[in-house]
Amino acid sequence: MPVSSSSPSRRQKGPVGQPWFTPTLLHWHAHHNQRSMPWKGEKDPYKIWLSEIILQQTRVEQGLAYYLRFVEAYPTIADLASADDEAVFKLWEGLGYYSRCRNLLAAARQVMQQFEGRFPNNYNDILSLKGVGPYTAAAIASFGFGLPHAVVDGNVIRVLARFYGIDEPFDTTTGKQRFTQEADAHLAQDAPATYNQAIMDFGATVCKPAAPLCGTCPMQSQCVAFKQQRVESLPVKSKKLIKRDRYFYYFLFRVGKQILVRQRQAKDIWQDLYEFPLVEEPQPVERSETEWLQLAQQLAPQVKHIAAMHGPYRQLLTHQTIYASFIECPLPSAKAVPAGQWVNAETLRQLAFPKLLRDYLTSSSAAQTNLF
DNA sequence: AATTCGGGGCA
DNA sequence: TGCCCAGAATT
Repeated sequence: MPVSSSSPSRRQKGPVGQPWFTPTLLHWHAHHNQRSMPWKGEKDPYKIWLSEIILQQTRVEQGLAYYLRFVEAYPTIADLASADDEAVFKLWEGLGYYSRCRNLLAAARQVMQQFEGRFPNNYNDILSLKGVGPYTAAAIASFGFGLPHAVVDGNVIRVLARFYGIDEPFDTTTGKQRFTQEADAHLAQDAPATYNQAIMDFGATVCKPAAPLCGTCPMQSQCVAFKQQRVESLPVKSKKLIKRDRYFYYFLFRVGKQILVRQRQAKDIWQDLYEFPLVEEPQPVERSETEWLQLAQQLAPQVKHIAAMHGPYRQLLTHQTIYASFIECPLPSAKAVPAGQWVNAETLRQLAFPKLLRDYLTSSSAAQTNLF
């Protein structure tokens, strides 16, 4: 390597944008982009907003069905704003990151009150909506109103990092600034929506995280990462994920056809969703059936026997692995039980549960013991 | 500035 | 398994 060659970290300071990037990307978009999605070309800012919230940290294939169900259930933002929280959470059930759902409702009501039912049409007002950050505001502003704001999402970061060989971590304050600056520098000012759509589709279908299509990539000739064989190692993330294990023991108290449920309120996973009376242990616990019965009786003294036990079932989350076991306890009456509400099977179906619990409820294990 | 918020798909 | 996904809010 020549002495005059600068180190990778020193090479990249200001924007390194070159005029070749955007035209080539737009050409690919116009002639080779095959990606189709129901909200493409959508002009209703409500539907654009809805699709963007659903797609935060969520693959298009996973969010698609949810988007279609939401649009059908709530065709306008007024419909969504006046909906029952419970019904909206039920529609969101299984999608994850449930604060998005809570913020969705808050933002809909914000638009009805603060903006008199008209979706805000400028970047700062859009950004002021609950659950709307820099990415989503730029997406709505450009797709909905043709405003010149460049989106910066995982696709954009990957495309820029590889094309310019940017090895600065993107998950830091300066890293985010760097990629935002780079994205802004490449925005097609006269066609912001087209440009944003192009770079995201390109990142999703060509410049993919794993097994990118470099062999047929129209950007290959100018791509620094390809030239230096660093495609697989870019972009760079600085922080590593720390996971922990949690052990949940759920007690299903049943009186006839009624089951005791409660809503999670703590600032923890699954906030606002429903569950059952829960005992969490710092470590997995081996108990005899007698010991399980004694524990159940501490919660509900009337319990006489354990009808069934299932699990542990495992649920992988980003920062946690949940191991959940279920202890089914028939009761003679609803006296002296933990706080919560008694619901029948029909009501149970209308409540939003974490996927782990919903899977258990719909599994044969639950049905076998006449939970329904 | 660091952490936390789900669930699924892929190599 | 580890990483990523049309990120944002909280601490």
